Amino acid sequence: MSKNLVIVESPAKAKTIERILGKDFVVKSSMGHVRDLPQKNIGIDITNQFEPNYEILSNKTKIINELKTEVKKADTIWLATDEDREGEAISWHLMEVLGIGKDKSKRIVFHEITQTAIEHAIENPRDLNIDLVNAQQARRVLDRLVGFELSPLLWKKVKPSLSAGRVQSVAVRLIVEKEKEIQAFQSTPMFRVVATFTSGNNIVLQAELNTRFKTEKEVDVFLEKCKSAHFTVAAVEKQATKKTPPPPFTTSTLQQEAARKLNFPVARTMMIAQQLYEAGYITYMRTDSVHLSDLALNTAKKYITEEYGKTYSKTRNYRTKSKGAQEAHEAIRPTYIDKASIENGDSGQERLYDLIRKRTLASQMSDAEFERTHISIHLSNAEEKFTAVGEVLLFDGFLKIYTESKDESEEENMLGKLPSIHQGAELYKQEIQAVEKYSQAPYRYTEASLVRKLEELGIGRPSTYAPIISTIQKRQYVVKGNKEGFERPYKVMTLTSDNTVKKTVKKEKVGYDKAKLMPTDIGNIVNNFLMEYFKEIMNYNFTAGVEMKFDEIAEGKLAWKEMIHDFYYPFHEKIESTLKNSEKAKGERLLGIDPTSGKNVYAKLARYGAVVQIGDTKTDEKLKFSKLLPGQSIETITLEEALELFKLPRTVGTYEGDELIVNIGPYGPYVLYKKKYYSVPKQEDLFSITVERCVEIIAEKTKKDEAKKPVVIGKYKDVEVSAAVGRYGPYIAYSGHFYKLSANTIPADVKLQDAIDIIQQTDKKNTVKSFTEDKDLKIMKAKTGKYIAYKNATYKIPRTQINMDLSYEDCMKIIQTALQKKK
DNA sequence: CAGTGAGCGAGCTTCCGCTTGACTT
Repeated sequence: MSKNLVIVESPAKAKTIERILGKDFVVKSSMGHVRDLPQKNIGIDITNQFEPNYEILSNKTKIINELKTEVKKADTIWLATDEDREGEAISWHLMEVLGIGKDKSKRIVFHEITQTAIEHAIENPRDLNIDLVNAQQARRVLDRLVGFELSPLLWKKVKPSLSAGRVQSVAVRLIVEKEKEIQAFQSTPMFRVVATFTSGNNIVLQAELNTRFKTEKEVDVFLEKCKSAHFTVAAVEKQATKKTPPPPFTTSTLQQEAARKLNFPVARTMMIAQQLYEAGYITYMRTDSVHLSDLALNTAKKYITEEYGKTYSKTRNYRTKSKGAQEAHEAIRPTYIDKASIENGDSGQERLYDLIRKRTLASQMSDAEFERTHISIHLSNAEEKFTAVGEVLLFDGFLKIYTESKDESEEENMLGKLPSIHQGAELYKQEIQAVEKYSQAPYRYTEASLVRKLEELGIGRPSTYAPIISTIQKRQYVVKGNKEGFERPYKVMTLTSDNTVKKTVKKEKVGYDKAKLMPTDIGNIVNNFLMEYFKEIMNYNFTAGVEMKFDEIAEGKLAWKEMIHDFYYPFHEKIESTLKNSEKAKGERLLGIDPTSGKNVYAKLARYGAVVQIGDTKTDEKLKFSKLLPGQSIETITLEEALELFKLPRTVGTYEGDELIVNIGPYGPYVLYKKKYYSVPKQEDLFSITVERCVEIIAEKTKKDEAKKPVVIGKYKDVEVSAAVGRYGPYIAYSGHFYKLSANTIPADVKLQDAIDIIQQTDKKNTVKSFTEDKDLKIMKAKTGKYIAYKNATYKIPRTQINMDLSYEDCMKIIQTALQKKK
C-alpha cells in the first residue's frame, strides 16, 4: 500500500485529520510559515527585479527536518494548507524547501474537518496556484520594502528604534486623528423637552418634544405657551418591526463582543479562544468568515427545535462581506453545538465558550418580533409636537438566548410599553421639563473598536489584530489609559401642573474615559512626520488599493514584480528626498514668551522624552529644561503650565529635620526624602502638595515594600518555606522551586499548612514519573520542560533525553554527571 | 537612568502574516 503524507498548518488540525484518514496517511503540521525574508536585513535583491531571498525560519528547522524524513517515506505528499494567499504560499515554500515536485505532490483544500469534506478533497486535488503564491510574494515584499525603508528614515529623523509599516502606521493615525477630533470638538448645549401627561383612568404617558431649543429664552417662550395649551392625541400608529440576529463570530466580532460583555482585552480573548480550540471545543479562532458548515447548520437546527420548539428555528446562511476576506475557515462556533458547557475549564474559558455558543445558536434562530407604537401629541397653540414611542415584544425569537451588546457610540434608548390610548383623547400636563444636553464629543477607540475600524478599512488580518494593538503600544505610539472627567453644570427648567416654572442648575460628570487608546507625544510626532511626507501610505485606502492589485496578480493578470516595480521607485525616491530635505522632527512647539527672562518657551521631544525649554537652542548659552508631568503632552501643554514646571524641584518642607523635595524624574514625579525616592501618584499636584501628604506617600510605599519582602513561613520536611512577591506576582519559594499564589495574596498572611497544600498539590500535578527504587526521586514537568527532583535539589534533563522514558538508573546517572560538573 | 538636552558616530533598531510554545518570579 502506498504511503501518504498530509501537511497542514496547525497541529490541532493534524491530529483530527489523522484520525479521520486512518493508517495509510501520516498527517504533519508546518506550524504556519516555514520560510520568510531574513530578519536582519531587507532580503530583497532590488536591482535583480526584487528577487526575494528567503530563509528557513530559525524556529522551524526542526519541523523541516522532521518533514524531510517523512517526505522520504511517502509516495504522495498532500499539501493541505489553508485556501488563501498565505496558505498557498506556505505550500509553495514547503515544495521548495522539501524538494518535492509536481509529480510527487498534490494540493488539496477543505473548509471543514469532516470525513466527507476531507475525502472529497482527496478525490479532487489540484495543482498549486502559482498566481496566488505570487500575490502573497507581492504582499510580503511590499510590506518589507515599506517597513524597512520607512523605519530607518524615522531613526534618523525622529528617534532610534521606531517603526513604521503599512498597517501599524495607519492604526496609529486613526488614534491620533480621533484625539484631534476630540480636542477640536466644541460641545454645544441644546434643551431637550420631555413631558409627562395624564389622562382619565390614571393613564400616565411620557413623550418627547420633536424639536430641541438652542437657548433658554426659546424654552421660556415654549413653556409659556404650554401653560395655556390643550394637549390632544393626534395620531396613534402601530407598526410591526423585527430584529434579526447577528451573524456568528469572526475573529474581529468575537474580540469586540468579548470586550463589551466580558471586559476582555483582545489578547486575552485570543489566548482563551486558542485554549478552547486546542481542547476541541470550538472551531478555528482566526477567521474572517461568517460561513457555517452544513453539518453545523443541521445540528443547530435540530438542537433549537428540540430545545425551544420549531418556531424558534430559522436556518440562515451567512455570506462574508468584509473587505479583503479570504474565507479559508468557518465562522467561530462550538464544534458540538449541543454541548452546553465545557469541562474542567476556568471561568474565562467557560464564559467565552458560552458567548460563542449562544451567538452561534442565535444566528440560527428566528427574528424577534415587536409592535412599535408612535403616539403623536399636538398642542392647541403651537407648531411643535410631542411624540411617545413604545415597543412591545411579541415574539422573542433569538433574543431568548442572546442580545448583542452595543458600543457606547451606538447605544439605543430602551423603549418601554405604552399605555393604550386612542386618537383624539385629551391629555393633561403633569410636568414639562426642559433639560440642557450637551452634544457628545467623538468616542475614543477601545482595543476592540479599533479592530472593528481596521477591519472595516480592510487593514490587517484576523491573525494580526491582537499583535497590531500590542505593537503600537510597545512602540509607545499609543497608550491604553484613563481620562479624568470633570463636572459640568446644566440647567433644568420645569413647568408643573399648577403652571409655575422652576429653574435649577444640576451637575453631571463628563469626559471620563476608561481603558481607551490615546496617542503619546512620540505617536503624534511620528504620525505628523509620516503624514507630511508619506501621505499615500498613510491613506486609509492604501491597503484597499494594493489589495486590488494583489487580486489582479492572483488572477494572473498582472506580474508581481511589475507591480512592485511601479510602487517601489517613486516610493524610494520620496525616501531619498525626505532624507535630504527634511528637518529632524521633534514636535517642537513655541508656547510663548517667558515674562521674567523675555525668552521663548518651547515644548519638544528631547533624548529622554518630552521637555519644556526656555531659550533658543542655537543662540542661547544657557537653556533651562523641565520634564513634563504625567498626562501633559507637547501637543496640548500651555505656556502657563510650562512656566509652572520650572518651579521644580520644589522643597515642600521638612519632616523630622530632613527635607522633602518633589520633582519629576525619569520614572515620573517623586518625593525625595533622606536620599530615597518615592513615586508620587499621577493625579497629585506637585505645586500644592503638603508635607503631610508626602509623609503619607512615604509611609504607604514603605508599607508596600515590607509586604513584598520574603517572609519565612516555617519548615516542611526540614526545608524552609518562604513567600514573597516577585515581578509575576506572589509566590512560595521552596527547595529551589516557585509556586504561584493567587494575585492578591500577601506573603505574611500565608499559613504554613496552606503553603504545604499548594506545594503538595502542585508537585502531584507535575509529577510525570515516580520510582519504587527510591521514593525521593521523581521526574517532574515544568512549563519549560522536564526535570529530575531528588532530595531537595533539581537536575536538568539533557535535551537529547527529554523525550525518552528514563529509568531509575538513567536518572541517577544524570544526577551524578550534574554533581560532577558542579565540582 | 534620580541626569540629560547639542553633535559626533560604532553598532544596534524595523515590516506583515501564518502558527505554537518558550520565557520566569
